[in-house]
Amino acid sequence: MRIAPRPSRSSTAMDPHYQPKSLEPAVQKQWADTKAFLAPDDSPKPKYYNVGMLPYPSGKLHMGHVRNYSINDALAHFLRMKGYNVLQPMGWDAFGLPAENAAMANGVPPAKWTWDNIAYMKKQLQGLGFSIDWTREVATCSPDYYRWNQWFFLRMREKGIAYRKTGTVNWDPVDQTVLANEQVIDGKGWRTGATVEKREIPMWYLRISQYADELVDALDGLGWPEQVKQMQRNWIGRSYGVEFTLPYAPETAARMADGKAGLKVYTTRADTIMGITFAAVAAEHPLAAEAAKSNPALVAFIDECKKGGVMEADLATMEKKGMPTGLFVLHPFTKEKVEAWVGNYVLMGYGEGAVMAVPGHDERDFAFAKKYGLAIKPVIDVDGQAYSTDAWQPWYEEAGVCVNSGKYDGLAQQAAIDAVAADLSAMGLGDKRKQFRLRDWGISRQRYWGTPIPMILCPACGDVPVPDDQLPVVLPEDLVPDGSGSPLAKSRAFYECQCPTCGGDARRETDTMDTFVDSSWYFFRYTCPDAAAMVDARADYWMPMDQYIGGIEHAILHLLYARFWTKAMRDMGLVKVDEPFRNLLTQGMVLNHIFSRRTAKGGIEYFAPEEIEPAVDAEGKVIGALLKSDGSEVEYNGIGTMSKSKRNGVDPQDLIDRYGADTARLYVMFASPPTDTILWSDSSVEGSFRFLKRLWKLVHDHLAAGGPVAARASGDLPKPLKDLRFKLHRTIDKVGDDYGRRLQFNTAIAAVMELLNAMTDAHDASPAGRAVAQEVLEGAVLLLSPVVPHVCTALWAELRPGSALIAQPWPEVDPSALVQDTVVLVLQVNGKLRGQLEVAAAATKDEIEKLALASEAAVKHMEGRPAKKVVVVPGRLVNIVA
RNA sequence: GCCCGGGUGGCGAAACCGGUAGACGCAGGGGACUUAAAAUCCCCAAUCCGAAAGGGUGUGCGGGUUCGAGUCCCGCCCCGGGCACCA
Repeated sequence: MRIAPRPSRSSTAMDPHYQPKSLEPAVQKQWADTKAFLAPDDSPKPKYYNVGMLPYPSGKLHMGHVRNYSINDALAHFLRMKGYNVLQPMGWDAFGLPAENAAMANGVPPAKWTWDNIAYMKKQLQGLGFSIDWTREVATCSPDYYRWNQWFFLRMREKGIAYRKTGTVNWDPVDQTVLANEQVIDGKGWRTGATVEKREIPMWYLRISQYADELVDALDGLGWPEQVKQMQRNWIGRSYGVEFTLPYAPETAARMADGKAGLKVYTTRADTIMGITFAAVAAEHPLAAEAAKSNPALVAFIDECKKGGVMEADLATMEKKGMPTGLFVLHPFTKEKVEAWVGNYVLMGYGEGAVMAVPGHDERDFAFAKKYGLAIKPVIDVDGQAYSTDAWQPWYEEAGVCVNSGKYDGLAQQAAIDAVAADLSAMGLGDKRKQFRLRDWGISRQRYWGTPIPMILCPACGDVPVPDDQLPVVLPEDLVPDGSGSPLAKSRAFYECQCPTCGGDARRETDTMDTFVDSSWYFFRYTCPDAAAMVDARADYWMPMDQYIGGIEHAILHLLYARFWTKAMRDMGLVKVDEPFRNLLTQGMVLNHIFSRRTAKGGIEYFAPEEIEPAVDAEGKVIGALLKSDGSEVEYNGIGTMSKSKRNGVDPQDLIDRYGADTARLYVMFASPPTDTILWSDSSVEGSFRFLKRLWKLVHDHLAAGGPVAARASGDLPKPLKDLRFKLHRTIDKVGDDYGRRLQFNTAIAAVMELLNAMTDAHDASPAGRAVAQEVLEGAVLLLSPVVPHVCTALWAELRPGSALIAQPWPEVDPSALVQDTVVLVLQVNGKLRGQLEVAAAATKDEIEKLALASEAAVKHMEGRPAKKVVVVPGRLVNIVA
């Protein structure tokens, strides 16, 4: 069947011009009519489950999406050609903050905004012609989906995986609302400009720490980039250290009414224990509160510590400040008094809110001690180097041998740690302990547009779960947030309810779930989108996912939460897999310039690059910027990820409208390897379009000169045709390797370009020449079809009338075409390129060495010196050292 | 600050396991075709010296290992991603 529209005046020829505007919709219609990409839930073929991270429906696709799903789609097509039953679904990460922000900006309820965006972006994805099974579409904001978030939350609560405790949030004192980290800029609220404060509120947590060991250990077996596995290992941060108590000094113990014997601390460097010179506690620590009772300056300092947000990056870079409390703990061994300080860098939520300080061997403690004139006591000797308290040296932190440490003197690190732990244990003060950096996952959000947490607070019965038969707790869709607190907490219709246990008046939980909950298991739901339960047996067929593709920015949080959730589902008997994602490809970010300025209120507003006239210095670096509309100055913030909030996304629609989907896809795939970060530029899109036009013309001219050639060339071919077939089959081999193993598409496309260049150079109108040309063109079309499926579908229909591209297998390499008589080696003298050497493919090292030494170039550049050494790398080069 | 990446011509990049640095393409220059333009096709093109042949230099910076380093090691600089409430 022909896809290309045929000009009416010609009866035999294909359209001489490449016309994507009419061609692409026709091909897409054919795919839709034949339900070409619906994946059956059983098949004699091996299954291949291929997913791109689901998009947030922000309004329009951006280039990052095009890149992401073009990679997925190329793999989907390739694996289909390789004989797999491929499932490629799509869905929407439809809850989240931007919908509430949009609602505040223009008064549209988040639900309408979200569903409109989904409809538009779905049309864009369909216009790009991705081979998606749309019958499995999932939107996380639909009650059919999020009811299972609620259902599973209740199961986790029953097993003690979900629990309640307090956590620290950013509080905007003007809007009286909790802010996301993104909404805190330089410690101030983005809309009010008010200084943000830390506030402790009760929240629901998921005990991911219970799975910490398995989450680290199972990384080894995953086909993930080493870099991502390393990030997760570091994030989970399993360490083997010592936990012990620094007992309160007698007068301090008398004042402390916390029922504890002292400060509990954890260290991986117990070998430095004799170097303790002070301790530090968080501002919220009971010890700080006790000390503050009689110390107004300390009260002021504690208040100051509460200023600012909760972001780790801010806490780690801010100036370390502290104040002595006048309260003391005892060194566990020497019984010396050690003063407790309040430190602004110690957080109550982490560990016990207290740390021991060894300024001699910890850089942060060292800086703190220098600042406040505290003692620095070196207790580790590293290779006899001289310690000086004048300035920090990196080796102070290295492992060495104990000195100034009494009975531990002379012990190496591990022996010292073992001895210290044994002694602490004997004294009943502590012991060795495995610890993780990973903290439990707080899922409560004081927001509207998310999954309601299915709990009811009854004055008589306490926390009561919503009974399963009353799920889902439906989120009302008609509310509009105003920026001051959660609309749910203000909606009586939502929160007024009866206690399921006693029937009395009760209040529904108004917090919603973190949207990472939604994205932690959607890939299970794709396999059985209409299941009456959370999942059914179809998940066992499709999972684990064979290939997951998404941005590197998800390397830790999303991927870790999804792994945890999967294990929790497994332990609940819902699924069989231990790990959800067998192979992972993390694509690089698509970056663009960012422009912003402060608003009158002290908040921040962003401008799209097209609204800006940048000022550029002599080297082309952006140094300033003006707003086009009124010429006012805006700030240049450098380059960063395309995002809705920073308004620097690029909508691919212009590109698609102008050149077609295939050109847009070819462009993003050809621009760089998928894992590279790219700075957006459309300056070479024209070249991708030109290549498709050229491909079209090559096929057209070939067919116009005598129609398709049915049979392969046979018998002895002249050298140029033999060489061309060699090139074709080497290209088939390379492209298959690039798609299947390397997941690198730019080099695959370049290889096909080279092949077509070679075909043009070797143009031969003889029957044998036309037969080889037919073979090359068919090969090129098959090789490119995963990337540009529309044009290849049309070209295939011309090259092989009556046959459909979609039914074609991946081309086979003809081994006989790859046989070569001679190879060309590079000739080096003293490592410098001095010539080339053509030798028989079967030549031995000795023969090659003789030929090399006898060659004119070698003789000339050896200048009469004898060869000291000859290095022969078979198939590559000869290097003569003279 | 901590963890993980990256830096190669005017630009995007290639070089996969230590073996010809710059494939392929963009932009550019020259030419063909055309009344002209567009489109298309052909040629040139890292850089410096040279008419050419040829030679020198060159993969962010400084050292090192090696017959040979873009690739490995040590020390820096700059850029990007993540840092637990953006998704």
